[in-house]
Amino acid sequence: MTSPVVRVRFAPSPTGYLHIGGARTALFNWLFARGQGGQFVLRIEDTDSERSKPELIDVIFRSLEWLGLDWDGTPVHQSERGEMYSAAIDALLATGNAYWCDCTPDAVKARAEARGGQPGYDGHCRERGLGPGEGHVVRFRVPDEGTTAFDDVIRGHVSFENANLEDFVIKRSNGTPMFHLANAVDDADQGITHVVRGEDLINVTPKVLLIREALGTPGELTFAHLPLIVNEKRQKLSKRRDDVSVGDYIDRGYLAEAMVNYLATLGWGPPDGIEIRPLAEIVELFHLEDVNSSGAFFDVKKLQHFNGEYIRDLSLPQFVGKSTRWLYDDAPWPAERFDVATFEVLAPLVQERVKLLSEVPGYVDFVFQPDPTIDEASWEKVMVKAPELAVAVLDHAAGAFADCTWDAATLEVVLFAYSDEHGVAKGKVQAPVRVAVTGRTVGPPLFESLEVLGRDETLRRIAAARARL
RNA sequence: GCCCCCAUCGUCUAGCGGCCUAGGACACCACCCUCUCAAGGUGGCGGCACGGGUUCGAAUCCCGUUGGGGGUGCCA
Repeated sequence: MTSPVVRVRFAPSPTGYLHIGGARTALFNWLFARGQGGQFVLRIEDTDSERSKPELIDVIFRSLEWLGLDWDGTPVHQSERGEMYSAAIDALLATGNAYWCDCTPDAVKARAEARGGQPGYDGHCRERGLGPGEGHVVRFRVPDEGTTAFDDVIRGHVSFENANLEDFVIKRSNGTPMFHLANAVDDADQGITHVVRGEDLINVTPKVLLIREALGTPGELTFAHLPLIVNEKRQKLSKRRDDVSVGDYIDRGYLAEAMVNYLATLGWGPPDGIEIRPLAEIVELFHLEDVNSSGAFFDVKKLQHFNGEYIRDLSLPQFVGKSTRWLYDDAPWPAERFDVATFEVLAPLVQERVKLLSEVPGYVDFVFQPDPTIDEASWEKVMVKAPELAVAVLDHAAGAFADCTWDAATLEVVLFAYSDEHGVAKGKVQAPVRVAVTGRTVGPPLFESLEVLGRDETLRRIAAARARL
């Protein structure tokens, strides 16, 4: 077997759920790999045992599966590769590229302040010849001179003066490796060819490069730093202040296809301007070097538009199937009153109206609830503002609906007979009936709704509303 | 403070020296369609941050300014 030309990795840290930024990073890695016929592997960066939560690993996997981003091989867990990292650290120590340090964070900070506020480690233990011991860490000896640079696929040449890099920790006092070290070792061990990640990691790149060099790692890594996804204030999306968990979007009724498609437009655009299109086409058109370098705002409105397009594109069975959890689990009606066959009659009408699957119940709840939930604003607008018309229309409907043929077409004709007789717009005439029967001014087409509801229930609701006037 | 990155409509983008009086999409506005709401159709609003160069010619190349952002942890 020949090694693939391209092998990329997505390396989440299980300190939280998969968020929008991580999903986009995973997607771009995946797009690049699939487009190149390469491999996309996973690596769990859980060297920080304090923060990593094992149970989140599975959540991240499931989110990736939901997005449809399949990975190659078995995910690697850094927490299980301690010996590899220790060996690398020992090698660095042996070659003088690293040294032991017993400075506490407070001491480092205090000296920095004494120096005049320039933060960072001052190399205090560089020549002290310390060995392992309680509270000792291992630091990487950064060359005093020279520059460490790389050619970023997206940003071009990026260069750092080594003098500006401090001697950073590669092994914590508790014995675990820091991520720069693990990163360098794993990228080499897993045969990674391209590192595609967020721009927030661009400044750790020289550290990883320095470690690779000191370790004598053969081959070269190509970097591509993706623009950050930002909030309305143009700050990096944060789990704290922003609403960014992929799981939350699943719960709100977004389709994976819409999410993936939308995410692909953040930092990249197809040359022909057609944004909404099958993933396979995006794979075909996507080129890493075409990715933008400036931050992109996560626009939920546009995501919703994409979602609406994808929902309308579903076949009826697909739409019904995708709606399932909103029809059974948290539906606003008693489970025993729900009937799929009835829902399927209205489903096509609902499908072209919703942008989110979570909106589905709101369009059909009047059918499955014993009584319609009256929306006060709707009642006010239609019944209270124009009581005479409401009374007249309701009385007309009660009479006309009592013995006509019960189908949408006939219902429309008999109700709108009132329009013709009194010269009142159809829109005005349907409103009182709609509010009386469904509780709202907005909903699926009225006559189809009535047909599904049935004559008895329709008349009962009209009478109830009439009594309330 | 220091280091790094970025800069086309409100937003996401196309543009990679002449096809640009800058194209598309979302949002917004108007009109059409219409039983409500959507969907759909038509039209509209709206942008190359600024200043210098380079060039016959710059949104596109270079420099500077300004403005954003990221990093600066024994997090990743």
